[in-house]
Amino acid sequence: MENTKKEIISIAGLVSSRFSLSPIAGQIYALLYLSSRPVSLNDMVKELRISKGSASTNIRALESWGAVRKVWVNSDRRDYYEANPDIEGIVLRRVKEGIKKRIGEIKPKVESIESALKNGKKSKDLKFVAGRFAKLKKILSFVENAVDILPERADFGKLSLIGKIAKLAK
Amino acid sequence: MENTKKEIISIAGLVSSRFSLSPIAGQIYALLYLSSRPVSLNDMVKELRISKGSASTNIRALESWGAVRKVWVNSDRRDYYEANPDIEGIVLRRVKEGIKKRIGEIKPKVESIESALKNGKKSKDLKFVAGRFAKLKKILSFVENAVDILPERADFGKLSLIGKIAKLAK
DNA sequence: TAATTTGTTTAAAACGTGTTAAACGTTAAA
DNA sequence: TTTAACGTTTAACACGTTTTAAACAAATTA
Repeated sequence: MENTKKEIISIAGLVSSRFSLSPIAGQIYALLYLSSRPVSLNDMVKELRISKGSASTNIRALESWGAVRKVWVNSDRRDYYEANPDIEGIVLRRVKEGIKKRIGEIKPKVESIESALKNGKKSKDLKFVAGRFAKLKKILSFVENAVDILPERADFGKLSLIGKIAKLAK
Repeated sequence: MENTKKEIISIAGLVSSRFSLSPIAGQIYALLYLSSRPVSLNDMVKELRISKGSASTNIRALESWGAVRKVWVNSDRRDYYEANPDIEGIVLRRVKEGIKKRIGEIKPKVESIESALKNGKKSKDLKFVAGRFAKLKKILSFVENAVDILPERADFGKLSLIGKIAKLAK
């Protein structure tokens, strides 16, 4: 493989590992992103020197995120994949989903705490806790709203992502 | 400790562990955030049932992020800490710093690739790589600009964070 | 039918990271 | 001076996650 390609792929592995993604997922995506033609599982194994199992696991994760898709080549029995080049969209969707999931986890707990604070006796300490807790709730609802308004796509070239967010401010 | 407080602290541990922070750091911060009076290291050990070493390590990490600060109580020899209640500011600063650090890591590599692509021979494959690489550079510079413009503080209640970002769009 | 190719699944290993327990130096108290 | 309290540091341990190697089922080819 060309050196330039290799280096970009290695950077992708580094970056993805820094953002709690497996490095191999990043490398595979980069390999496809930089290939003008579909890539088979065996190609990945050979080019990236990884195990078949890992290639299989990671490619299906990428597929589930909409980062790559399966394509059929000739009458070849093998699975070929190509990258979805819309990196912004992939990232935005993943971020939105991730935050929504976290919110879903903690919201019920927050609500049960809220009612406990309302119904419980109002000692001085608990009043302080209630005050601080009120701020936490504000942050939670801010994040909740912001995530809903975040677009599914964005054009980094035109900064339109930020334009969309701007509407929120009015 | 009160049950309500315990539950909030446990949620904080859960949340922080979900965002690549140690759960104990989140718990300690929550403990201080919910305490109207400064808290000593020993208090943390007792209330959260953690080791002294872990308390020490985590509290200093929190201190380095500006999330807590040391305060002197009476003539007590112990170190007492209190929370910086400005959660938005803490998060924003940490996010900005983190992204800047990543950018610093990869930017030199990206630049060396850029010149390699410019000077190298222009095979058909490399032209494709160059085209895709151009988009990567756009994303990089977008993130770079966005991070610089991100405010150090924000008021989640008023959505002014988003207002600030809005200026970028013009 | 037998042999090969393909992708998935599983258990084991490898790895990084966080936590603990214990040892340590320093400072204050007795 | 001796003892106790305090915070830091370090080595060992525990934990979750990722990767691998091997076993596997399904499909194709000979």
